[in-house]
Amino acid sequence: MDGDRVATTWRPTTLDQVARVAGVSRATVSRVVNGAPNVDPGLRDLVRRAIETTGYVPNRAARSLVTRRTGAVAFVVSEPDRHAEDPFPATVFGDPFFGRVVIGVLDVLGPRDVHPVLMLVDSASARDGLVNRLRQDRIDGVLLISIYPDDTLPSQLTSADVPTVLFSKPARPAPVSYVDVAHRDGTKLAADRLVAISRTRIATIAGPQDAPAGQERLVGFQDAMARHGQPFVPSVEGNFTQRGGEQAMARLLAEHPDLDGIFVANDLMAAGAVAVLREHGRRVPDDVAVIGFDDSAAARGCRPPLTTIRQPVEDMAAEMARMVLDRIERPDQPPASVIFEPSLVVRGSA
Amino acid sequence: MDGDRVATTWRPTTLDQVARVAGVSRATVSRVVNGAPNVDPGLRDLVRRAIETTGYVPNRAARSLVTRRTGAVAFVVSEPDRHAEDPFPATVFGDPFFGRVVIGVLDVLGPRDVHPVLMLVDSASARDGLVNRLRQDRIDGVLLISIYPDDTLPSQLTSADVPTVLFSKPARPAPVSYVDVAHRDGTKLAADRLVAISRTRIATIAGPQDAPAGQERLVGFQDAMARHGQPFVPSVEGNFTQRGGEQAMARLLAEHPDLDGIFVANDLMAAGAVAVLREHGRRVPDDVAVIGFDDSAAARGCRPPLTTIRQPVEDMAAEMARMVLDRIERPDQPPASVIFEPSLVVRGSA
DNA sequence: CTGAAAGCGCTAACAC
DNA sequence: GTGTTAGCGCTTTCAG
Repeated sequence: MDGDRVATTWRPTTLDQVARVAGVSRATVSRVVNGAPNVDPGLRDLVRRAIETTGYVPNRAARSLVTRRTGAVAFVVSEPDRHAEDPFPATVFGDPFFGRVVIGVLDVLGPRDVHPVLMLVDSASARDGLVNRLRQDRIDGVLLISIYPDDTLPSQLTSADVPTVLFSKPARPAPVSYVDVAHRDGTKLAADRLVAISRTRIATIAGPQDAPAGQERLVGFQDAMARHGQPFVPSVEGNFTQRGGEQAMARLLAEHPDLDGIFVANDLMAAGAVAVLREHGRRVPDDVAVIGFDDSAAARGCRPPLTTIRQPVEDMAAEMARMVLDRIERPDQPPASVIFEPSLVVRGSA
Repeated sequence: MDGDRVATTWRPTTLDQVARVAGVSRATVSRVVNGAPNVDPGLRDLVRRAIETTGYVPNRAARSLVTRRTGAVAFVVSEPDRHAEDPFPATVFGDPFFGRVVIGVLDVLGPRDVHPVLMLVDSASARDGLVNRLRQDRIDGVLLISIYPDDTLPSQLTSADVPTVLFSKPARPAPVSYVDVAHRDGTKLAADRLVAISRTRIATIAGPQDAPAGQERLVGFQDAMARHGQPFVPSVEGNFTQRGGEQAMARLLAEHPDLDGIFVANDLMAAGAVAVLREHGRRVPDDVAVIGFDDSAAARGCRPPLTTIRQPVEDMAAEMARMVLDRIERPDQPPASVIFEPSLVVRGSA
């Protein structure tokens, strides 16, 4: 093994060398490596053995050059422009949600030997340059997480014929594939639960209304409550951060001091809401029941632990990865969407 | 622009075409593209214009093939083996810390146009296969986050001459570069603070003792307290998770009901400790002062917000990226380490 | 079923 | 300075 460490530059084994060792042509080795059907079993074994002994692994660059495929997909996070004064802003990356997506993606991409390449797009120029860059790098497909309401990336990518799948429905309608959760089913679960535990003065903290998730979780909850006979649901808009949840809760409490149940559009805000509630002397869930959304780490960490609507993020991410792979295989398929069912997770807060 | 969308397969512009348009040779175009010094300014402009009009972008695969460089670094997360029963285990990815590292890394890699490729290594076979894979994939360097105490990856990588930089000192000593925080300076800040606010019955919740960070934060704190005249510090070991913090706190409280100050080796555990403290009727910080470590999202989210030792994760990650770039440039440099100074962030808990 | 040969798009000697 | 010429390691017709 130490023979590797010689003075002359070490070079990885090539197809050619394997061919020489096996006593066949490069073409045959290539066929074996790529699992072509029509190869003599005897030669196949011979080649396999040669590959084994030489420790051969195909060179991706060379392969990409001819196949025009890299076996790499971009994992793009698209965010609003970054401002100079805040060098390291809180972004999706800071959200525990991001890690869950990564896990799901890696789980299907890893075994198939395709690598996710991380890219952050947080400026107009980066947005415009992305398509070109992807082309340059011969990236096969894109997994896009966009938290920028006016994002033009989804349409840019599809019109450039780059196989793309989004996590969440795009804010601006575009003919692009995506995975998402059935937000409205989730809000119904929340409403039902609140009613089931006899809450009658119910309010909600909504997410940003320029994001589809924010909208649907608000409208869906309102509709569900209407079906329970409560036509009007007091609501305040938050920005999906813990701090936003705190502020929203404070306002809501000032306007409706007697509320006894609240649905919060995500766990981070719910955690903030719980904290404010307690500071104002309300017991959770006794005085006020709280239900969040996502089932993120924040939900377990909260005191009391949050009853919440679980979004199967890892599964969604895995499906997203499967979808790009599929679109790379068959580029002419029309856009597809896969919607996951959320579920109620009962913990201490409601 | 719509001329692109023709029926025949569209092919990106090549160096050759640019050369033809500019009326020069491929070599000249290549020189211009790569900023070679010795090119006639007139031709240079001519070529630039041709590049402009053709929308040429170099093909990385082709370039890699000859330069033996990909402009890609692996961002490897190495974890203990994953068990079949838990398909999506809580991992570093779930930790908000991971996102901060990503931000820092992207911040230096992005502008220089080198891509981080995400890889997860969570099995013995993956560990063994990694080196070969990296070599043959022509990955230029590795950014390694290892949370596996017995990890052999650091030494494997360095002995394979793969430019590598770790986040945190390796658990097993190895001649490898890394960035880290001065844990002991941090623990001293914590001890000083606790003493400064007149705490006299001080304990600590330590991290896992098979991780250098866990050890140093324990020993460092003990030493600092010794310098303040307290020779023995009651301690319980936790596993760096919130749940671990809760359990450790409960034990500590049972054994030392009168403690009035505690240093916890990370924020997640500190958050758990605070929760338990309050459940046991202790006010924070009035009855018991709590200081965490990291200044992670958990610190701000906690009630009261955690006084903590800040670790400049984004800066550390950025430096790590710079270091790997540097080692790629000069492979023969001896291993280097850059240690960052932590700082005390005073919030509500101490 | 197998081998020979022609590139994929680019860089790097090496001549001019 | 600039062009010519070899490849980098692989896949893929096309003969045989």
